[in-house]
Amino acid sequence: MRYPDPPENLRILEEQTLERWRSESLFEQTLDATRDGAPFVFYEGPPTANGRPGLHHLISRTIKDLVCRHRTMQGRSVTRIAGWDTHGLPVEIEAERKLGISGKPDIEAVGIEKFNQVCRDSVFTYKEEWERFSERIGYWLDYSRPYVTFHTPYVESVWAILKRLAEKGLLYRGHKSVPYCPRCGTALSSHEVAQGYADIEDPSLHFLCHWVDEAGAPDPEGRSFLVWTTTPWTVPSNAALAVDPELTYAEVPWTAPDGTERRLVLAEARVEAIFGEGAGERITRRVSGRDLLGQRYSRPLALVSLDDVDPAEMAAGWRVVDESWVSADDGTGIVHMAPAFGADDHAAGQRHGFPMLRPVDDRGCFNADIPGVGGTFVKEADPALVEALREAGTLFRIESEVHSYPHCWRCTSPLIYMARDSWFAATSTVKDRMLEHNARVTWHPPEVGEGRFGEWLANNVDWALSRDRFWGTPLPVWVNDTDPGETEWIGSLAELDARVRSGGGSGLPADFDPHRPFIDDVTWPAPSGTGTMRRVPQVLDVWFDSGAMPYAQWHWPHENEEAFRAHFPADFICEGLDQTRGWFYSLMAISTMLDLGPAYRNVMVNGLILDANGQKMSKSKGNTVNPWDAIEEFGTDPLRWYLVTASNPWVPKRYDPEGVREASRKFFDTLFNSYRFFAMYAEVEGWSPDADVDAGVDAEGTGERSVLDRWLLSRLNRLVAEVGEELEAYQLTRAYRLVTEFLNEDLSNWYVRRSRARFWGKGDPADTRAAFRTLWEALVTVARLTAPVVPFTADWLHRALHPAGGSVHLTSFPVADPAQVEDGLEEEMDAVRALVSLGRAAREDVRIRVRQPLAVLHAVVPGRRPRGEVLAVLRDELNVKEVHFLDSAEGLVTLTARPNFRVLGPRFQARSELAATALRELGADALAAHRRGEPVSIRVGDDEVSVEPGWMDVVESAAGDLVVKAQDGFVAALDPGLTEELLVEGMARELVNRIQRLRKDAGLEITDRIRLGVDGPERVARAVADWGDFIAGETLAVELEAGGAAVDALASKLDDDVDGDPVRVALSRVLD
RNA sequence: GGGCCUGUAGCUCAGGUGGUUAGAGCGCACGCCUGAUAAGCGUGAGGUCGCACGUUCGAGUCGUGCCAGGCCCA
Repeated sequence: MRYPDPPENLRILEEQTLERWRSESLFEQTLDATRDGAPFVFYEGPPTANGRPGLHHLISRTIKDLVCRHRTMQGRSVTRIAGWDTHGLPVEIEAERKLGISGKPDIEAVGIEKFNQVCRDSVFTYKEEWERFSERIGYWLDYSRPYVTFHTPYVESVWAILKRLAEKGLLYRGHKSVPYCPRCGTALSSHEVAQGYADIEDPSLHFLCHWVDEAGAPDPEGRSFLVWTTTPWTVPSNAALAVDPELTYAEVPWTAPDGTERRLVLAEARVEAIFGEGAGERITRRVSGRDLLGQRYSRPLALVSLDDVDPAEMAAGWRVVDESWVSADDGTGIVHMAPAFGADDHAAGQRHGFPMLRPVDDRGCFNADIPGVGGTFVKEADPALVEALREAGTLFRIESEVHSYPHCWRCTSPLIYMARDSWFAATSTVKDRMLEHNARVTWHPPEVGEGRFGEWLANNVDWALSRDRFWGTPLPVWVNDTDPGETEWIGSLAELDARVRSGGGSGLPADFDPHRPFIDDVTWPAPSGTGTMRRVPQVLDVWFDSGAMPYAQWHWPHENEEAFRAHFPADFICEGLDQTRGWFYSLMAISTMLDLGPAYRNVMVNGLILDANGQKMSKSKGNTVNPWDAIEEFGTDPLRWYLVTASNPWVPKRYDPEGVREASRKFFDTLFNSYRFFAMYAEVEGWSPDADVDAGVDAEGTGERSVLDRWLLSRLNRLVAEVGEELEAYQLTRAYRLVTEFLNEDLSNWYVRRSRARFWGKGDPADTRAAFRTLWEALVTVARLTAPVVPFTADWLHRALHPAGGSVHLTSFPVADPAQVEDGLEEEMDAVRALVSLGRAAREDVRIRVRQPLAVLHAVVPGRRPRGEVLAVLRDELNVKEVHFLDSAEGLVTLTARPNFRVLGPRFQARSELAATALRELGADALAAHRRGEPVSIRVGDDEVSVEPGWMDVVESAAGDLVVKAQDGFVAALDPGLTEELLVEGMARELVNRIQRLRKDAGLEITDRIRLGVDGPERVARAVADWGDFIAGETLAVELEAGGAAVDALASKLDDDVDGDPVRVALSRVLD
């Protein structure tokens, strides 16, 4: 049988493999093969189809693919339906760019119909690139029936879910504070805001809020809260103050410009920062923040009418409350709250029921009826407001400071935070159930679930569902235009059609598009008799779209009840850390509100990709890596392998091309080298799996396997068991690091190297067969173990090793055979490897190379002694004639006590060090006696105590003539004595070495026969005389002659020096 | 400004429940092997465990504060 050569590089290998997968429809085959398996449900978090794939997609897709392939190989029926996230602002921005327009008024001028058509067309701009990318990185996903969030059935599912939530009373209309661009007249989303932070000089205003009692009468002590803000324009809307109950607050006397004596209340920690150094001495009273809670005060500026404020809000407002985010790091430790504007303020306002004063219109100007500032843009009203504060006697100080502030990325005007009409889902009412559901989810790593996500849930505020935008799922709620209290939620197109017909309309066309603007024209007479039901103008937050995918991908609840139930919840999802408040949350919130439990069981979080210097990749820094370039350079598998094994998925990953190269060398080069080694000799010896494996010959049929074979199979089965456990626990990095270790250390470094001679068939044919069979099994198993992570390489290797075995992806994931694990044998081999390492170090110490045979190695092993067969490996590797085992190294070494604090600590507590010292001071006799199990005692303080086993380890160090190396209880003591006999044998080996070098220099083939001449001093002559057959055999010499004349007669010559002896060798090729 | 993560050798990373002598690979130096050879193997040097306090008989590990990088949210 002919074993194929690996392609020149992995890129070529992958391209050929892809071609094969395509022609075989391999992915479909794996789906068919597992159709009846136990389901394993995976949810694909939809990428936005109008952004291009980036390097960070490679990591999450590698992990997703790895897990899904692993489950498939276990026979599970894995659902992995592709999806596209197609709505939302990124799409709209792209459309604006295409149309050459910017901003909401422009869009309205173009017309929503045309605008949304451009959005729809642009959605799939990059769809093909995404599909090509997925295929090229080996990401197997079912693209045959993807879910698409703008498709009508998807929209219908979302509507049905919203309607259910509305029926449960979970949806309501309210206000939300949003970043708002007054020039463009539109709210901005958080990622738009993030683009526009810039330093700006803003006022830094300190003002007073005077204490009053419950009836509103002034405080007899003249106390005032000192409050700080950078947005003077929100002061007229002040509705409450917040403090931290854990802080200490101080009263400081202060004389107002008009001569009034006041006592200002602020955080003690801020007194010196505001009143100057030494001001602490002026403090007249200290109170805890807790004592301030509930205190009333009068409005700092009474510009806004309170006529519309209801009595409950009047009672709740203008009081001091507890907010956890108050700090004494800046400001005064007392925070001004204007619920109509700040986001925290707004949330606090909701909790406490504060009045919401919003005297600002959509253009960002004060309402006309506000004295002094009516019609003024809020950012330009500061001087007038400061003057008003001065007149009201509530101004303390006005300065300015530079800080980072968000601006509109389109028009660069500063944004303002402002409460807007919005529709909400009352998620805070199901907070406890979300927390309970979250506790049932297994997070990888756990701290994201407990910490970041858990904290976020614990501080849950209602979900603002609506957006004042155009391209999104229209909010399916119709409101009576004469009575906002009359609303109807619609759950499907059929229902909408029926609603229109029953109102006397003509119904919807068959191909009705549920998007704006068409949906906006659907109205019907209000059931109450007066007014018309009209849809609200908003569209839905796109996160709701994606969080609805478990249902909408099946068009549930309209159909596919069974399929939906079978695919809920997900066994596994995996996305970036940034999805904590995105998709992870929207999935959880929706399933909880629907009373369906958590939507997923296992979450794998992956960290961001940074550049090689640990900096975030961003277009502006110019350090982004185009994934196509990386694939072109390395191929997919090395990238996948690197990303999985470099570090755990959830830690931020530095993308270092050097690291990819290193991973390649370590794993792929070793793997292919091992394969080439196998293939080369298997071809020569004519070993192939069809005569052996395929013929059903079991392992025993290949002859009694040698200890090396059994050892490798033991290691292999242990590896299989461990990798299996790690993968079950989603410890992908650990799992595949284990494979690297096995491949490098056990298979390549030890098994192949130590077994080499067995493969060139000089010995027992049965043993050679067993060696091939063992190596073949190990390589095939490695291919199967790594198929999930490096699908191309593993498949190529599997087919190369076993043409009849087919694709690795149709095979079962390996399962360990515990019967093949031999603990004792592994322990013996470990001992040999430890002794080899020590022996080599000993040789290095006395500068005796391994070619030079030595007589004897004295050895001590702490555990079981290697059996004869295993020992042969040791003799061969270290080139010693004999190995003598000793019970202990006494006589070879000196004994030293190493106290074991783990045992001493609990026993002696504070006297541990005394006990340790006493142990260290024990003499060699006492230590030897202790080793033999005889009683030994030490003094600890005033007590005489008997030393118990485990209190210390007894370790050896070198002494005497032998070269001794010891570690972890293993001792190798090498006798460096060289007899003439040993030196002659060493010379023979040196000669072989020189002759081989000469053969190579002379350009001979490894199979060429030679005529050989050797000349040198006496030891050379003796080597030729005693070891002639050995030398000739090793160098394929048909004639070997010693002496100067013999050398002179031959064509290729080499003069060299062996430990001071001049040596000449010469050879010429013998022609057949 | 708040929450969370990360910081261990030149580089990339390991280091359950605290145990005194912190490991691996790469790189580097030196050497070995020469029938896996544009391969393979070994030995060695290299570390204030980000910094500082604290808890403890004992801290890379626990606590507090700070510094640097990152993410999310303001």
